[in-house]
Amino acid sequence: MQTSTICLGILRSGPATGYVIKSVLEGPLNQIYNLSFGSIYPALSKLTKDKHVTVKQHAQDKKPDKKVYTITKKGISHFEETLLEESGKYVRSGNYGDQVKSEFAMLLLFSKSLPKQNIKLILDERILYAQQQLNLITYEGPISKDSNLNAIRNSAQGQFTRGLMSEVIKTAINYIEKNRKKLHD
Amino acid sequence: MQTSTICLGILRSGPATGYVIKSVLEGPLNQIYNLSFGSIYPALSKLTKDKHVTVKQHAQDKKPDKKVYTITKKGISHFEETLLEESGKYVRSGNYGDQVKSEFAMLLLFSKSLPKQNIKLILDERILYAQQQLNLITYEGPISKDSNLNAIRNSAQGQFTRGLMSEVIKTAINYIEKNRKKLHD
DNA sequence: ATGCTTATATATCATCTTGATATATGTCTT
DNA sequence: AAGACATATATCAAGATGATATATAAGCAT
Repeated sequence: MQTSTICLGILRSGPATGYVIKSVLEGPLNQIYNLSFGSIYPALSKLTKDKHVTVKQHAQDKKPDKKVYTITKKGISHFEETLLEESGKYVRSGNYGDQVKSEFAMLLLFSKSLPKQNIKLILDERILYAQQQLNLITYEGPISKDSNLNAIRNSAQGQFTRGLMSEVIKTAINYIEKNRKKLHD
Repeated sequence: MQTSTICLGILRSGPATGYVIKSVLEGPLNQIYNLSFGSIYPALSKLTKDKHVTVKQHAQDKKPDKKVYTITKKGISHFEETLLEESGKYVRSGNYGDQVKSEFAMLLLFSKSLPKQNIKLILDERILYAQQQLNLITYEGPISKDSNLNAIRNSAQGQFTRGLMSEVIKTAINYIEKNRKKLHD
């Protein structure tokens, strides 16, 4: 999915800065997608040039200019058309699609070359990490700072997606706990 | 994980061409990692230059030269050191880590902008696709053509990793089937 | 008080990766 | 006999990452 499409999708929930767009992809929506500033900022510039968004610069006394982007009608149309046109190809990609890069799974695949004690530690760490991610995704408490984050997290779509991710992570934790002996005993 | 590390890991199961390395990342080991030729071939060149692998060119009558790469002792040492040194960072990345790019999950997140009929079709297609992937991963029948593929698929590590991936996919299919009405009813 | 870390905010860039394309031949299917 | 698919390497424009730079405020520990 193009970075510009993702920016438009997030801006549909309300105006935001590049920094906020990055934040939305972290927190409760972690485990779905991530983008670096090096791709977000150029995408927002291009969207502005194409009139899919407008930008208001808030010159903040001594702080760097805050650029708040708002999606335009043209941007909304473009977003909806793109999403519909390309939906077929997104079905065959992603978390268990073509573009998977699970460094952790590769590490396990190659773990014959690792001392057994290290394998134990790695699996312990992974379970801890997965539990932290689970907490982050399933967190339902208040988020004060940003309205985009709230809107996306609490929407039916946000709930569905977060539920899917948390079930997947729970399955992985259980699987590792039940089968880990095959790797280090 | 660096492409060169992955190539070394696969070459530990036996000599292979660049084409075979790509094949290993497909088939029963799908859903773990994927690489393009544009990163495999340069990685193999660099590994040759650094004496981590040796290459034998099989000039095949009129077919393009087949370059069979074999890992060296230096390559094995380097591989084992790298894997151990960087194992900590691989725990926090991958399939449900920092580098996730689930275009499918993003599509669902934005699916409010899609006609309901399309959402139904997308979910149907996704379930079909996931079942195909499941068949590919869990396939236990004979693979004649290549020994690397067999070795990796049938190793304890291969079994563990494939089992993890198939449980995750099964969970996702069940979740979608049970909760899909929230997205299109 | 002073220093440390974290959060807010934008921008740039070397290096790496992808996805497409080109080239060439053998084999299998219709 | 034609077309599709598998084997095999190579290149490259376009895009993404991860690091780094810049700047300030707020919180907190010593």
